[in-house]
Amino acid sequence: MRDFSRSLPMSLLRAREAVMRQFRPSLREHGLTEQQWRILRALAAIEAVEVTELARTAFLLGPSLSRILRDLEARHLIERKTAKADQRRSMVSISKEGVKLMASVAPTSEAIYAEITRRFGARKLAELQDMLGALEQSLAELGGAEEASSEE
Amino acid sequence: MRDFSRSLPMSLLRAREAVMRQFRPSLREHGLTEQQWRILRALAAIEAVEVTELARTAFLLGPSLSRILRDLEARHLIERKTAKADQRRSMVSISKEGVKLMASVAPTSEAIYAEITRRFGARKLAELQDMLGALEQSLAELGGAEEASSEE
DNA sequence: CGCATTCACTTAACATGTTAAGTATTTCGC
DNA sequence: GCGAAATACTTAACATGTTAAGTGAATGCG
Repeated sequence: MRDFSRSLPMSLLRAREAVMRQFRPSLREHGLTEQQWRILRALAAIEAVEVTELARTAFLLGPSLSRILRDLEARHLIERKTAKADQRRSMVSISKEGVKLMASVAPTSEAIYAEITRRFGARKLAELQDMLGALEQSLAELGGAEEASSEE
Repeated sequence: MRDFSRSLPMSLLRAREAVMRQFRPSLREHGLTEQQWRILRALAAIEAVEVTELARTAFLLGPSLSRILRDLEARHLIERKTAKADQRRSMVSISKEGVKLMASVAPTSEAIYAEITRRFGARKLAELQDMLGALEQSLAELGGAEEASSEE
């Protein structure tokens, strides 16, 4: 069996960790986790979204998102109101406080990202992103844990 | 601020998830999590290791490893004995049962890896791994959350 | 209409990630 | 040798990942 420390999953894990190590301290200073930050960023780009759509955008599973939204709402960083047309749906948006918090974190975050880009090289970075996207595409068709399939 | 869904951390996260999605169902059938599997694989390559070294190899934080080792030991998949020279250290090794379990999982796991390689292309895969390693290197010097530094 | 099915979440339960604190052992300096 | 500091874990506490089950609201269909 191949040396697992050289396997693709490990390479991806280590690379991502190397990147996130740079951001976490700054986020932490502002009382945010990586996932909470992802949600705020996703919300900043739009007026309001449904929870399910937000889960897709922020790449979080429903249960994680449910918990985090509960906490972010308690901290008044986001707002929620149920859709009138469909009482099941809930529309989420970032609050003024949330926007303010983002503004205070963004500069450092941008600087870190710029430094990473500078170190690794902008061209190589773009290339890497392309390959990662291609990898994702390659496996998208393959699925992995679908439902509504023809199996069984 | 740049569209965060195209940021490096998100690209890495999505790519890794796309890969792990392929493996998880098979591991699950054998009652193993991704992390438990990593530990068994790391142990399979050697006689015995200290916990700290294992944490480095399997890329797990100490507390996670502590818990998982406790559980794997209870399931008799690993064995532990304190080093005679240094009572603080504990030497971990895989058990016969552990080896047997690995043997039952490995074929499927190998097949999945082969399929991923086939889909994405062996050459591209090697190239991607190189880039991921390079990225890691770029950021290694930068650190991120070190101690014993000259800051403060 | 009536009711089974689907849908959009939320809760629950257990495993891991992450940081801080705790414990026992060893090493170092004097 | 002895006490402070370092080392190798382990525990604790809280946040998220992951799967399964639960809840209330909408839909589809006979």
